[in-house]
Amino acid sequence: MSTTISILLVEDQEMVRAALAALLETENDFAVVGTAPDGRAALEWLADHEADVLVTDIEMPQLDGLQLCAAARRARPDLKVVILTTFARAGYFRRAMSSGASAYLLKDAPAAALVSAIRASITGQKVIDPQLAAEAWSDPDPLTHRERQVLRQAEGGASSEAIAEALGLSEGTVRNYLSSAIGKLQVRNRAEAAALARAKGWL
Amino acid sequence: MSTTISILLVEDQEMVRAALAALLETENDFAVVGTAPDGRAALEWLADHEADVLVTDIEMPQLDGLQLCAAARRARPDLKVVILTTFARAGYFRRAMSSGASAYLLKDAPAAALVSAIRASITGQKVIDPQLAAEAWSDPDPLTHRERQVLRQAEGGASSEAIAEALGLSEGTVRNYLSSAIGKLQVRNRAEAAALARAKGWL
DNA sequence: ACCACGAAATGACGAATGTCATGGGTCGCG
DNA sequence: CGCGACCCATGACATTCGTCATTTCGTGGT
Repeated sequence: MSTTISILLVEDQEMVRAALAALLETENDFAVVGTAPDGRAALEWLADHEADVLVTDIEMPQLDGLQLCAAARRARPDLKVVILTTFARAGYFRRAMSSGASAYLLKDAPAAALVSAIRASITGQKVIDPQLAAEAWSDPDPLTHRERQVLRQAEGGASSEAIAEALGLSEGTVRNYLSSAIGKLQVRNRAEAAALARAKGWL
Repeated sequence: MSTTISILLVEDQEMVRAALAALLETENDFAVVGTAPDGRAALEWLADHEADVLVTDIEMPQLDGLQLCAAARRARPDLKVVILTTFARAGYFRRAMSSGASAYLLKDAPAAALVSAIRASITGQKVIDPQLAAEAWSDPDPLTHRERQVLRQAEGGASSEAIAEALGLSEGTVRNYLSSAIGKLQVRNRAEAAALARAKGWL
């Protein structure tokens, strides 16, 4: 039937993937025509098959949901993308929207919201949580590229020396970047800075 | 029908909860008779209703899945509990088993594993991933109560002084505990120690 | 009664960290 | 062109952190 909506579902946790598929299949005009455990596999599937909507998680190995969204829409501009994630991070949300996603939903949201978002995406509408959108524009990433790199290394507890080694910088320069990031984020040390930046979705 | 298996499903993310319910309902001798978003709500439900099996996530607000498991089995020793989680942490696994859980499954596992674990739990069997069990016994928590407390505070980047304040200790004592934990875990600083302990499920 | 052990503290020392001033270099923009 | 950003580095300094030796105190075990 021409009114059936065909869906490619991408989610790394196998049990959750199967569960979401079962949920979507309960709508009788939805058809889950393919599933994939990560972005790489999803792109391979798309090379050989057709789908109306791509429903994807963000946190995945290989190629995350945001990279997948951008790559998939480059290949097929008419494909609608619904992003589904655990985290209400402004950075993620912003990246998703600028990659051409049609909707950004939290796994905390009701199942009905996913169903209606999929239907709305088909008609070309964008589904955005107003709270999330407001936070996203009011809270832009203040970090430079280098500060982000250094914070990522510092997250696991690496020493300044180890970070300098990893990035090919001097130890003093690393300390400067960390100090700069600590100042921008108004926290007291590298660990707090890394934790905050991670929570905001800036890393 | 007397052979129907009644299930209480506990999971904080509403969409995942609905999805898992849809998945379980596809088995025609399973009936999801109740759902709850956290441990507290689950216990309230159990006060008024009956179920054969409790399927619960671990990471939840209010009362986590492990606490729920212990409390539920205290109230109803014949209730079977299937723990479902994202993390393969030895500490979680050990706590689950000593709380009387029948099964400990990862969300990475196939959906069929969940179904068969539920069936097996009814017959009194325990379903344990052999890899996880081996890791659990070979990797016991080496930390003392105080070391755990201090590491939990250190996770977010708190200074020794702030930790001392929070726990009512002197700053030097806090440094001693951290130093001890760092030594036991064979890492180089508090951030690495906290990250490792968290990954092992010891916090 | 004695011992072992964890909890708590103190003081001291070297190492790592955070801050600041200062010097460069590149690049895009008005 | 000059200006502002971001990038890279060095040196100096105070603070924080990690380590170690040592002491006190209470609890539980034998």
